[in-house]
Amino acid sequence: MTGPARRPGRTRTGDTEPVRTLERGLTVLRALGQHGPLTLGDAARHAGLNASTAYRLLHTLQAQGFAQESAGQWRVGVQAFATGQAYLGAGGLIPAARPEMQAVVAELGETVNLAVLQAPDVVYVHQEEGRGLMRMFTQIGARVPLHCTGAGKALLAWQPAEEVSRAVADMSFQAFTPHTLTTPAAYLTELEEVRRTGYALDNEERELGVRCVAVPVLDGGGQTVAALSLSAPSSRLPDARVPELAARLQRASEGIRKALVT
Amino acid sequence: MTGPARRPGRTRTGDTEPVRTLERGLTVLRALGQHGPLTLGDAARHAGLNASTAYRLLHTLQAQGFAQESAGQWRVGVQAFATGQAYLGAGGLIPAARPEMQAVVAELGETVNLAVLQAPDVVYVHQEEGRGLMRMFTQIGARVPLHCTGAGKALLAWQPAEEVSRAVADMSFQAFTPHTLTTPAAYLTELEEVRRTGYALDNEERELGVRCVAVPVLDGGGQTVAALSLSAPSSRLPDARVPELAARLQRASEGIRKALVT
DNA sequence: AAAACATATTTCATCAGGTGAAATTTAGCC
DNA sequence: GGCTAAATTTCACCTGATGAAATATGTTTT
Repeated sequence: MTGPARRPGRTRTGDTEPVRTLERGLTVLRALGQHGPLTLGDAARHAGLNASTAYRLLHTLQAQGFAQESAGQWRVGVQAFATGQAYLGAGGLIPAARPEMQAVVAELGETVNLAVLQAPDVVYVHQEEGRGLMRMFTQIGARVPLHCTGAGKALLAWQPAEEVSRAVADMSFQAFTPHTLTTPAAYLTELEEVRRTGYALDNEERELGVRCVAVPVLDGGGQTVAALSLSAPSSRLPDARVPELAARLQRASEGIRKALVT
Repeated sequence: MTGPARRPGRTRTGDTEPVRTLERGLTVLRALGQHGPLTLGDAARHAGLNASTAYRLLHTLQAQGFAQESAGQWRVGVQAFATGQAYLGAGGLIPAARPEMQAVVAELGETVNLAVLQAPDVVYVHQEEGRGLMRMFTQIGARVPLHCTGAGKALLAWQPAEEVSRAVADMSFQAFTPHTLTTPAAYLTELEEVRRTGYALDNEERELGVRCVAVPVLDGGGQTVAALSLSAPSSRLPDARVPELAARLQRASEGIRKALVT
């Protein structure tokens, strides 16, 4: 009378036509998330929709709490936040990654972060703190520019070329330190290097004195779904140690991939 | 050539017919968020939809990363998380709450937290640290069980009975200290007390020597969207002071509600 | 203060495309 | 190997989403 059947039916097809109306509504919601508060007109523009259509979609999103409006400015709503938090729960990426991350921290003692790609930013979704006293400089949920983080490079390096150019076009290349890469050309060259070596570096590009090594995390289909990064004061992360640390992260990444497939 | 026009057109109507397809898609997404991983059939049931319709909506959500599927189980996807995070940015709950929280800290000197409800846990989304040296025991983004926190009680107390029983069913009632409530019955009785007094307590139920007072934060529609809690060593938080502190938090909560509506 | 403008909102005729019932396929179970 | 439960696909119907245009409203300019 217990254990009901699991996953009958056809296993994989995926060639069903998407529902256009929902597709468009989600695009509007994403636009709100990515490009901050927007007027109706701007939201329509970003989503590539008729203003009339955007109007109806936004009001529908609002009715469910996924969007909210005040003084003509539209934003992501509470419901979107609350629903999105469920991503952190059981069965997702985080539970798969946590044990691997803890193992790395136990072994190396440095802080390890898990990040996912989001438009022109990186979003940190989990962190295991190292034993060092280094003040945590990334908060869970924080959005950080793609161009100045190891995780950002690792996330982008194996994306299709089209994705990469779109992302690069959106990037600010703001200089945080003298080491920050500030041109698309420099960044693209760096991505090639990342593909060649299999890992990415942040060489004090975001914060002076802090270096970071990062590797991609793949899912069963070989898609990059996240990046694992290890951060430490430059003194504890000399060039000589990088390959060894990267290798350790790659092992963890592989472990996560297996846990994800399950 | 600067300052573009703001908020022309009609100001308030809101009587546009919602877009049914989007409405349904969002309902499915919410169902995934609230009731953990679901099979297609269960998702359809929760959303009150034909299985065929739910199938198409889920696959559309998946194509955009708002939902993900593995082994026949559907969950909230990365895109939903990342988009939802935008809520924490400008104009959302946190900016509305921050000044009120800072005012309370300035006045009382104790650490104040802002938390939202998530399944059988509480998620802390913002913190203003008090002047005391007390080691911070909650991290932003941390998930803490619902049964042993003031914030958890405040968040749940005014939810619909159905929500409450579902949450209680999911709770572990793990004992952290001798004071932790460890039975559903004790917890439900406590919730009644919370509704009666208007505030919730954590009487060393999570950590010995730490007490906490919490109140709900409502949005314009009277829905509980968050909880404000004040934590301090028991020595600084005797019973006699509780009503006064709760009243101060309620004032802050009211201020946040107004800032949210704007 | 009137005119010109920009943006939001509403209306409406059209028909694309969403819908659910039913048929089909698939996987687990006896 | 048939049986059952769940997922997936098909398809004819017709709802309901759509965009152009009209209207309302606030902002800037003259």
